[in-house]
Amino acid sequence: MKTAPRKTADLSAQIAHAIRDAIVSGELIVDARLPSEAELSEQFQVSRPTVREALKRLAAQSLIRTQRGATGGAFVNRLSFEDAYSQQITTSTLLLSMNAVSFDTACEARYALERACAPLSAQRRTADQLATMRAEIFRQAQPGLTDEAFCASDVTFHRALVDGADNPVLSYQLAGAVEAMQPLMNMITFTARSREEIIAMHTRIADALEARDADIVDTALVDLEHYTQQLAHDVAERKRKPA
Amino acid sequence: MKTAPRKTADLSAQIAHAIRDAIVSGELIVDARLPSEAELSEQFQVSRPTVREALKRLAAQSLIRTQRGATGGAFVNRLSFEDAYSQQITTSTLLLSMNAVSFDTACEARYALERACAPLSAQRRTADQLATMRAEIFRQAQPGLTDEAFCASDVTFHRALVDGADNPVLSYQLAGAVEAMQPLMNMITFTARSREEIIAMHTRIADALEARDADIVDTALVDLEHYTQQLAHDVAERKRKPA
DNA sequence: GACTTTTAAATGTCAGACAAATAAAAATTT
DNA sequence: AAATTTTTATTTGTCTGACATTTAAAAGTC
Repeated sequence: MKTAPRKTADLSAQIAHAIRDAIVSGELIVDARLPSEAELSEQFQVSRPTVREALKRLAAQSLIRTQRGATGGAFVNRLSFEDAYSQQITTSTLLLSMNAVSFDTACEARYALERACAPLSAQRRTADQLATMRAEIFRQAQPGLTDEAFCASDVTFHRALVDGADNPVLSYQLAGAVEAMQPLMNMITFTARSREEIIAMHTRIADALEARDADIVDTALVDLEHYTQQLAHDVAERKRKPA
Repeated sequence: MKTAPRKTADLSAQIAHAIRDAIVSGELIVDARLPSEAELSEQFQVSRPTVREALKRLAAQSLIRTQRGATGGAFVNRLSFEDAYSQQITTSTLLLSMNAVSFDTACEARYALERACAPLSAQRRTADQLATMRAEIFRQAQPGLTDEAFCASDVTFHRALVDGADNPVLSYQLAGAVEAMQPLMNMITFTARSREEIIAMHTRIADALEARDADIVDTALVDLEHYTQQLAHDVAERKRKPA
């Protein structure tokens, strides 16, 4: 943990960076206890509030956790896949909402990623995951289902597909992308889409996964992508000429 | 921006959450100025240091930026793709180093993702991107190249492939994954690998992209994955029986 | 009108204090 | 001696008040 300063940034940012480097480099390992705030302020020659601002920055990234009391302090946090998920979902969601990403672009990315894990999922999906997908398809067919619940079920369905690849790294990367983009898509295609058609494609996917046929899963995902794109275009068209 | 408290977390965490919600929900739009720290401490009925800790949390996630001076303050930040990249790289790197992810798993995920954008890249790669890849291949063939420089060149090469898909969302998702995993892979396969073989496969990929032949790109990536996996197993084997 | 100076507002930083939680040590009781 | 209770020390959480620094606008000057 060096005291090397960096450009003319906030002291708290510099200190946060120094500690982050120490964590990334392995100088501070998981569950290691950082020096107390008083000691850190001594080491870095800054006041305690400044040290605290630095620690809050790290806490916001789930890099450390803090505990009060006699044996308390700040500890290097083991970054869990779940923490990483939720961070990625927040980041992706904001990225999409703030940067005027076209629907086509987002949709293309989402299905490209999902198709990447389809072959693995066809090989490895468990009976449980298949059952989850079937259950969600059943739920989607219920007449009284609200649009929100249909969307949530859609996310769960695709999440099960992704998890079927049995690769936590892939799940982490994809679930974030899918969950961030699904609401965006649902928002746009809410009004126009036909639940029957979507359910039919979901069923094709589930059937193909059951048969462990990667090609059919891929084809069905391509069809689903095209259908979604078509919907978006129809909606845009309708807005232009509302009559 | 509500004052609704949440469980028994830090006040600064609660406040950060409240402001984050306001940003995500669109209540605070990009470039909107937050109330001053004094006003926020009035609104939330806490002291200024507590407000500041909350703001630092948000700053750590690139959700806000601050400016000093008369017309200064905290402003909602437009989350750029670059910001999102660097955050994802940090997160992914730590996730891998802290969770004992097997080499096979990381490798599989990395190539699955890269293969997802290969077809798009074959369609859309620009002459520039192709030139970048050729240049990196040339660099990789230089005899005096250090291992570190070879790795960096490798990352640049694959980054160009990913960018060839011309989809910023895909680039964001994949570049993060590739950059986070590449060092891990290089670390393991440093000693054993043959630069000639890797260069040969890179050349195949570049040739196929030039010819816009997605299938050959895919095959070459599969081969590269298998080669990398084989290397890792050889290295592990050698460690077990060092004689 | 152009330039300089002043001023006000905002963040950045500091110092010192107290509250609250927590575990270990000490004291007390059984 | 063992169990329980009390005390104590340590550490984070929070507050108050102050000063430094930066910055743009307002005021003043030529």
